[in-house]
Amino acid sequence: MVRSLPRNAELAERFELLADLLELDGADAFRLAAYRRAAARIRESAVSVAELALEGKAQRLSGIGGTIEQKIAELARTGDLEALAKLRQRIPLGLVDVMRVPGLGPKTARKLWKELGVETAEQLRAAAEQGLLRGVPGLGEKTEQNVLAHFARPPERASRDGRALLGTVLPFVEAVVSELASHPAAVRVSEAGSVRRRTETVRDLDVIATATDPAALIEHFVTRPWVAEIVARGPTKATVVGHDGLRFDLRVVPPECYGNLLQHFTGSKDHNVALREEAVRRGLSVSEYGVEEVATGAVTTMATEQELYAHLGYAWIPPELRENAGELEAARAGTLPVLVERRDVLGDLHVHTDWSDGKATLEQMVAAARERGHRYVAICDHAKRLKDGRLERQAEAIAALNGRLEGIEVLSGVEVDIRANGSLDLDDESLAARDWVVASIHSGFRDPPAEIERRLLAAIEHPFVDCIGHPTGRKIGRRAPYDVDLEAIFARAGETGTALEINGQPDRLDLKDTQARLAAESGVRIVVSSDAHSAGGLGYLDLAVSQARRAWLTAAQVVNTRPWAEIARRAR
DNA sequence: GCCGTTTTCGGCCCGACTGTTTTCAGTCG
Repeated sequence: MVRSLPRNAELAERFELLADLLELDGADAFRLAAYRRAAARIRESAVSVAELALEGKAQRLSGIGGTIEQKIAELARTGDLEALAKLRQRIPLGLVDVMRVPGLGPKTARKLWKELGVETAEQLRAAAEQGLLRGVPGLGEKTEQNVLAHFARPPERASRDGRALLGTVLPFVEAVVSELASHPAAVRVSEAGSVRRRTETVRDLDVIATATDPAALIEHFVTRPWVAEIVARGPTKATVVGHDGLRFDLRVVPPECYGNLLQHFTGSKDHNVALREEAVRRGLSVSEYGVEEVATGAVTTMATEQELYAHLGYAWIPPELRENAGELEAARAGTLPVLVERRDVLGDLHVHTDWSDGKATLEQMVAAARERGHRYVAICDHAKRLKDGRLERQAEAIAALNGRLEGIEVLSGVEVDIRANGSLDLDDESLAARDWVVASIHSGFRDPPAEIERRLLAAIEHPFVDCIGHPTGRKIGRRAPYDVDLEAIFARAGETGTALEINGQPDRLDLKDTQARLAAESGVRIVVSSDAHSAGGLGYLDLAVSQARRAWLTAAQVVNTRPWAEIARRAR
């Protein structure tokens, strides 16, 4: 029997656990940082890293060297790591949970284990309740109260491992930014952090500001009615948690270093570390307060990010690219792509109406699309809901609407299911009559990956299919992507000209950034879609565009930056 | 453990805040 290879997420988890246990064991900090870097690289890779390692090619990924490549191969062959097994014998696994309690860390967890015999989170709770924590050297009453408060929190808050969907938190961030900006002490206020980079999920919501009176602005921030808890508070920085569990960081500095602060607080951490290491090699020390020439001690501050990047020898890097995934090298060489922008996108090629499972009528959806400036919109209701002549009647309704409307072209599209045998749930004649055909998998998610791969390839080969909808089927945090060979799928889609979708639904964002980047590099045409089921849902096109930008895509690589007439010629 | 237009050895970003300390370690991002 063939053992299936461990998936990237599984590999990453093993290395994260290895790093955690090494940290509890008191290992060299740089060594475990290396494991964590490697885990992050593995997690974000669009191709199977286990396969790469078995072929001896995993070292192509930066952060993975010979040792870790061998360990990946060991995991792929045996399903476990000898190093991990040895550590598990020495260090109680439950200490990892103890270490994760906010305010505690590896050093404290180890101390509690040695001093009190605490090996699990439950034992930690019991020790705190018995008042034992304050007796441990270096700990006090405050720490004990923090631990008790952590366990006393409502379970949903305590178990919320923190990551919220980008699409659901963006409106809150925008509201907080405008709330702060209206305070008299505020000079400039901006979103920052992972929200500004548009990562698919975010843990903390970062806001930065310059202010005439920083203390006043921070006071205003921590006393907002939506603030449930003040986690930290100092003269330039505060952290609060809202009643909905969202965690906000605000940081304030003088206006002259706004560029330094915005860059620092936008991250990512990996991007900043790489940028600073490179700066150190050039005799410069970079922090949020400026760039210091180490030899002279002279500090230069920048009011804008553009000045900062220029000072360090880079072109300005769009926030969506700041993941240390080649952007610094490209920015130094002047080869950064000109990323697609929302205004380049001329229409939406995947929306639903109440002809199937949408909430709005055809007329409402089209009016809303025109309102957003779309020049065309493809109505792609589910074929299975358009039986018995309804598909034809909808086509007539669309034709009638086109006759009355100015400024937007309504396309008669359809979303068909790719069935278990690879066939579509609509006949060829009906498919040929539609302007735009999206084919998607909506069933059989637990079928063997090879089956799903065959279904996807069959749809890609189909002459009347224009685009594959949500190609990997993932639901963020709820359903893993199909374990299929994406490289093979991208290769075939590139050959047939079948487009692949970046679906903008907040819990899908499918393809994801690294996959879309790889697809486009393979010559695949990408469509950005809202998959809207309501008028408001049309806004998810923005999320799809953000994802496309994170995938390094230019306007030329995105199908729906072109006029419909041009797409239609190519599609048929 | 990784990595290299100063290095295959000796480095590895930088600062803020908290709690427990009378000068700092641990944690966090």
